[in-house]
Amino acid sequence: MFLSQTAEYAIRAMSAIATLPPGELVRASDLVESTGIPPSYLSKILRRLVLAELLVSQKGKNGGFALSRPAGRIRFIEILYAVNAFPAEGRCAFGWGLCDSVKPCPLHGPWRRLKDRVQDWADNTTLAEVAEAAKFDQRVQLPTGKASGG
Amino acid sequence: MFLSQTAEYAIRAMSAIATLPPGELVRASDLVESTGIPPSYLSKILRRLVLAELLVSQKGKNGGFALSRPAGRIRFIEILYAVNAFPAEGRCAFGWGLCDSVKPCPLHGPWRRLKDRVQDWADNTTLAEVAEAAKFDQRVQLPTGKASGG
DNA sequence: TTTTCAATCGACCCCCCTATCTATTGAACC
DNA sequence: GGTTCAATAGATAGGGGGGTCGATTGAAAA
Repeated sequence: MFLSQTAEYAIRAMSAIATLPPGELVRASDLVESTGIPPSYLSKILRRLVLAELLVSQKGKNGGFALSRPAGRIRFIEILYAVNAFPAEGRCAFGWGLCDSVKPCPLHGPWRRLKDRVQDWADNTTLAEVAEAAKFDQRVQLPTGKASGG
Repeated sequence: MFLSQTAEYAIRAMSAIATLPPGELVRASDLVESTGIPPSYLSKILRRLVLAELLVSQKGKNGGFALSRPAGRIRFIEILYAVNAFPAEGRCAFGWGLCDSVKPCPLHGPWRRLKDRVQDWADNTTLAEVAEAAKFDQRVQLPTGKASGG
């Protein structure tokens, strides 16, 4: 696997929220059903997403979570950073001996290409695409409470 | 991080071996120095690489490890498979509800693109590139014992 | 055949990510 | 104000990848 379990969870949770009408609050317990993420762990992940200002939260009755901005303006890279799932700049992950731009290690090139590809993907993928796919594809279970009502 | 620690170690170890003259055996203890991988754990990883037939090993005095074939014919994807670091076919890693080609989950598209990119990278990167970089860049410590003895 | 060296093998430990549980805070509704 | 609901916070338990150890096998050299 490329991404950690937590990173996958974060993407899944954000995606589930993105399929809702903008601004609508969704409870963590509803997200549990639609995402299959362990309840208590989901809370922690949501917290991190709130701290990263990707989500806003509302306590108390009728509270819940919502995107902090339109889905099209939330890129996957931001989600990955929020859960610390993207390598910091300047570090060659293959870390073979000393390695900087002056004295690159023999694995610097391959690593660089991999990182660039993943980053490009994460930079250019937004939650809007997910929301679109879900809309287009209403076979998916949506956590809107009474989805079939209409 | 995209790749597990073990996957990184495997790539590093293979790369270190690839910088040696073809056919030359290198001891695990030498690889420890050049790669910085914990000794006892390196043995385990080398074992897996032997089982995957990416390396050949020789027991006893003057024994060691060597590539099973030319560096240019060992792709990174094979290394990743050897240490079980690449997702099996057919599984949507984001695993959001049911997901197959007929009923793709909303994250199927993004996931597919990511996987394709990583796979393309791993398919088209071989140890030859690493060996070239190391040759071109002799500032790197090579585990050849007496590298300076020319 | 003995010694030496180095890979192999099995068993085990440990840490951190993952996951859970139990309060507590705080907002809405009555 | 009191009740209810839901996010927040901290403390704590699993589990698996990462890491270690000791004994064994087997090949080369003496």
